Amino acid sequence: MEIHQLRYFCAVAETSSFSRAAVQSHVSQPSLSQQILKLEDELGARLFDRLGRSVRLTELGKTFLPRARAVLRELEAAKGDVDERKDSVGGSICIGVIPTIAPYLLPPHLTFFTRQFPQARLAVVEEITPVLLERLRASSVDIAILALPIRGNEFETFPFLTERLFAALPKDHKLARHSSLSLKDLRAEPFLLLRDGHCFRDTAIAACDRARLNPQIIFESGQFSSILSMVGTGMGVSIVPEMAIDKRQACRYVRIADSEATRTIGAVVLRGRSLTRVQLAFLWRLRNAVA
Amino acid sequence: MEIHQLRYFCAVAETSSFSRAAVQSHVSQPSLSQQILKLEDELGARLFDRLGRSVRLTELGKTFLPRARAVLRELEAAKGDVDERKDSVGGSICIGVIPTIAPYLLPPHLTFFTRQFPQARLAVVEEITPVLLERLRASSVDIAILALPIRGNEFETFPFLTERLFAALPKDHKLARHSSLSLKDLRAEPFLLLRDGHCFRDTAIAACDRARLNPQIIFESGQFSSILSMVGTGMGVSIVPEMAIDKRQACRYVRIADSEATRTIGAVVLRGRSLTRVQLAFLWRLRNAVA
DNA sequence: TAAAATCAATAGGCATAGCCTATAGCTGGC
DNA sequence: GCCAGCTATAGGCTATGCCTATTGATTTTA
Repeated sequence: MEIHQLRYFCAVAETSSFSRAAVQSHVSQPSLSQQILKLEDELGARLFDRLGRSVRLTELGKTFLPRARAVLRELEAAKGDVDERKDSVGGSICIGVIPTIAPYLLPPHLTFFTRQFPQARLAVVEEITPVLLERLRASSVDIAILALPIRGNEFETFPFLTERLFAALPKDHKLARHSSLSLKDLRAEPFLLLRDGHCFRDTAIAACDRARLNPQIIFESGQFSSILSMVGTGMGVSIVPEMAIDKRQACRYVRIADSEATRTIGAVVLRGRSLTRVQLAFLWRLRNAVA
Repeated sequence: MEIHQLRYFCAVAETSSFSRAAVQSHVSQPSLSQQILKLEDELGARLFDRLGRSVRLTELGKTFLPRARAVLRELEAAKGDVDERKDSVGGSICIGVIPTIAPYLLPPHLTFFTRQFPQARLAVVEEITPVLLERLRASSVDIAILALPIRGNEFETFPFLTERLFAALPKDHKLARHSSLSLKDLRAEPFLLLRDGHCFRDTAIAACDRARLNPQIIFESGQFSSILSMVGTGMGVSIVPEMAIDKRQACRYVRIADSEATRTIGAVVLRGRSLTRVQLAFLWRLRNAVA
């Protein structure tokens, strides 16, 4: 049983004529005849009485007509549903972001987004990188904002921001007034760093490694604000990305001049996933807002 | 959008794999792939995310799945409905019958029928021949039981009974004791006949014509019982078909020996109409009960 | 009453569309 | 880095739906 057969059937039922139904359906009368015959054949019963002058539904045809119409109605509904949703700016979107980015970069994007797409349901997940990657794989997060690079080519990355790293020093530190420094200058200092698991800890340590520096870590935390207030007390020094600089804290921030002392941030999506209109819009916003 | 595409789509959604869906649908994997692509093309949007190892529904696919299932469900319902009804012994049947047959021939058939097909809704219409023919044309009567022949080859006739005609005479009539008579013998008698419109009136008059007899009609009625009771009073004579013979009336019935003094009764249906199972059964019953 | 018209069914030819096998291209696991 | 598994593509084949022309039956018109 095929869709067009049902269409033809309904047309004949409406017009009480094969010829008129054929015109209405934009096919030749013999084609339509054949398809009706085929349909009747498959059902094993006549749907129409051919009475020479006119055509009339059989009892069975009368019961079949509403059912055929129901099928076509459902089909149109399905089509319409897709048409409506495929270009809609509705739907839900779940953004994943790591803790060392979330409080600094996200808020302006979020307010912009909720204003631009009020119909979309937005959710934000703040987790460390491996958790976010797993949630990308499971599609429970649509777009993740992470420090690049990441491993695994099942992901597609869109870098959109590279920022310098800064040393956070107590106000009275001897280097606090410099406009820049090298990590080597911090060789003797005790370090306060993010806890293990936070990717920026690895970024910082990697930068130290390149400077042949093996930092002595005396404090670990899950957030920069704790670390910076500790630094403010003179407990030691730390490394922070540019966006984490918080002038309210009693610290001085000095640019680290080492060549690769940077962090690149990008959006990450699961390779091959088709994104909704809203998700694409969010990606665009990220890339263009900074550039 | 075609039925098989929806089937394939559901199969892929269920199995999360084009290959498994192909096996389940008994087609090759490339064929299924093509059809899914075609469907997506027509809808103008992806339904699946191809993620290398596995396949997952897109947001749009998730909303499309229940709609596709609804279409297929409606389709199965339609098919099942037809299968159920096409061979069912239910449904309605409307029998038309002329007044000069109804009271004599129909009752036994009706009781048999209602016993045999208790689920069928039976209706009987008692009308004169032209009315019944019109109702056959309009399909408001399915089978008519009439005196044959009838004009118009839009009808199909099934003769099943030929009966002799009898003269109805007062008990003391001079011919009342004869075993047969010729219409010519009634030349002098006043006639009581059915009203104009009843076909048996024409049958009787035609028989008279053949006997070169021009009957003098002194009473007309719509039913034999009135005529026979009048005949019983000695008012005149009449002609009745064999089945109308009523021994309770004060008449004698003498077989009319004229060669064509008969009435043939048959079932009539609209040519080309498809009959339901019950209607066919009723036709069979008529033909076989008498033979 | 005969000719013309109408309508569905049939016949025959053609093009498309779906299916197949073989293979490419890619990913993930060993 | 090779192998296994999966989907997409290519090429060929067949079936099927569509077309035009025609038949056959019936109805309307002249």
